[in-house]
Amino acid sequence: MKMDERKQKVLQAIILDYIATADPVGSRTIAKKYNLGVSPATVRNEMADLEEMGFLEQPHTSAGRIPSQLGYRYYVDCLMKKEPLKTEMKKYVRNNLVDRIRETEDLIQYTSKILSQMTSYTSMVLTPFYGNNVLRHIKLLPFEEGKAVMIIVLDNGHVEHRLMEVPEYLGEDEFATISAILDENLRGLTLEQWRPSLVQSIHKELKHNSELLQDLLSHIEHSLEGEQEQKVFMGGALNILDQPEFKQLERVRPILELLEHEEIIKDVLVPVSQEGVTVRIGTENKIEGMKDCSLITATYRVEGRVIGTLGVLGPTRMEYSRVISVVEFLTSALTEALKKM
Amino acid sequence: MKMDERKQKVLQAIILDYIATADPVGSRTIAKKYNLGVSPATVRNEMADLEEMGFLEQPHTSAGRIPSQLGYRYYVDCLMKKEPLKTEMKKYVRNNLVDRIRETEDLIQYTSKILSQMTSYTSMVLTPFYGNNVLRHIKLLPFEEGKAVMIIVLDNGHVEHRLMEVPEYLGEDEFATISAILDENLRGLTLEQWRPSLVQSIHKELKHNSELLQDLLSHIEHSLEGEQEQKVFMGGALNILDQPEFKQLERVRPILELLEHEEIIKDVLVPVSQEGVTVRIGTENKIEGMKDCSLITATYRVEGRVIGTLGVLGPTRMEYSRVISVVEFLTSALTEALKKM
DNA sequence: CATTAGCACTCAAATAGGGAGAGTGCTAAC
DNA sequence: GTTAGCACTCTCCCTATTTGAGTGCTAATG
Repeated sequence: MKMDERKQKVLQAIILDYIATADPVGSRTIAKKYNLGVSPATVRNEMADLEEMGFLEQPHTSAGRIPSQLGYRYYVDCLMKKEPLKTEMKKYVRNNLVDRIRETEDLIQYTSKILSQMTSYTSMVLTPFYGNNVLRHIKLLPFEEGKAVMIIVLDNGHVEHRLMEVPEYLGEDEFATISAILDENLRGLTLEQWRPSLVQSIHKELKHNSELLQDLLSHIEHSLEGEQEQKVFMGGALNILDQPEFKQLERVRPILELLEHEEIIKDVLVPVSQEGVTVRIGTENKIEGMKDCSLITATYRVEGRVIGTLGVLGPTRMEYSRVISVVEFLTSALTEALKKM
Repeated sequence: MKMDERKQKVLQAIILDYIATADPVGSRTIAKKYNLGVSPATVRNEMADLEEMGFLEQPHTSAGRIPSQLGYRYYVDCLMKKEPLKTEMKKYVRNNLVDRIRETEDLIQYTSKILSQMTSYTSMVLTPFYGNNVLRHIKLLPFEEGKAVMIIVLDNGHVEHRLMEVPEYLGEDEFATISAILDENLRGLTLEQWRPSLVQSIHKELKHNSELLQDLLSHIEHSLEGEQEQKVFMGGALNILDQPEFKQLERVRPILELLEHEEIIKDVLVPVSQEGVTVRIGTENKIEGMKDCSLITATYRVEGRVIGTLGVLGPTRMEYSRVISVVEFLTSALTEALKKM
């Protein structure tokens, strides 16, 4: 069986109608509403063909057709037209997101909020992951008997502090010395640029405090490795409840349960190699609980490097074209906002 | 009408049965299961009385009785026996919560998790609020042209850092000077102990950088005020879905919606003056959406001062006695754990 | 030969009609 | 004061029955 132009039109009409109404679509509706210039009977024949080809399915005889997963895939890949975003929308986002927010976490959280508001689906945004960092500053400050604060400043502006135990006999001078030596030796280097010889020479300089040094170095390593964990911010988790296909509790529950597990969501959002927007429909998501959902994700960048992901989760009967535009736009807005930070 | 002993027994039996089964309780059940030594007919008379007194209600004629809000209140205040916690339970909590966790936020999060697991309801725990803090250290570190990191260490061990803009002409020496002057003048003081004269003398010493100083001081103030915002950690939000009274979507939805709004939850948890455990039943919660829920809260302390709250949210048909024991115990466990930090 | 009108057929969802069962309130007897 | 007995009331559940949307097939049509 071959896909001709009329079949495409019929398929598109069915998908659009089903996306809009969530009701199985009949031949009559298609013929009338999407004026293809043919009779319902003809449409019926086409529909039978499309079903045979795997693009449509019937919930039961005597119901209309609904798109299959393959049908949505074909739609997204071949039929869908991009829907341009309203300029006032863009302006609104730019004003609020790009220009006003200074803290990274707030920015991510706000992005997630806007994303769910604009799409009416559930949004999820991963905080930036700065791997492969360059150390800019390292400082050890005495805190109290036996304790010190270590401050680590990375090149990307990320600052971390750690409260740590230190030998009690250390005085202010030693703190300064240790800070200075570490700072001098390690500043400006990524983890890969550390060499055993370098570490050894530090050890030699600070031989009296090798245990503390060990501790300090491992903390620094940890920070440089970017193991500052990524968080997920979610918005509109309850928007799924508005979807008619999830009006029974048993159907929503697994999804809400999923959304409660940050680890799983993080895993799902982990950046794929692919550029641009990724659409995963139904079982294309590896997660069992997402088999009736579609996930549209995109990655955002800083200085050309992919450092995070944002995504929208909705039913497979999702408004793909609209959501894709929003996701695309918010990705660029977020990238832009991060550039300014 | 007077409450005699038999009425109490009947009321208690009805409440216990309803809590256990979620089904309206009939006279027959009471007479048989809770052997009061009287016939169903007698129980029926007592039930009619209790209904007249406002402790019971009937969903419709020919259904059994269910406790009214007033009924629960009477039960909690007068009838309920405390249920002792299993010692193995206590041991488990102590081992995991009190002795193993070092970071405050992790501790709170874990508390919330345990709380929901132990109760099978939704738990919410507010992070500690340390008002009235003493400054221990203040340090300004150069970061890059025009930027510096300010480190603020409070007496309670809380460390904060802030990236801030500074005049570009400042050199390392000036940073050290500013740090030293601030540190010297403000160390060991609470916000209340700042005096205008003190601030003025600082201004005099640093007259060339009064704008920067203004900025710094306001940040420090902010930290001392303890305006590091309190967070809420929640556990088992979806546990309500297990409750038969919430098996229809329309009934759960407002509650889930509520739980999504952290501000509202924070507000609900704000410590009440009252010591010990607080039980708010149905509309005793001010929040509209909680009219079919009960909230059991308690406050935890550090050094005698109330600094946070933890709570359990469930249907009004909640297992009050069990939950109260758990809440009491976890409050003390949390207080103990915080003492060790 | 593609298209279409016509028609019998199918199936889900809505509607209506009974019981069955649980529980009550009242009355009269104990 | 307590209880047995009984009529009465509702909800819940089961089972037709109907309705209507939509199909697939066939035969007629341009």
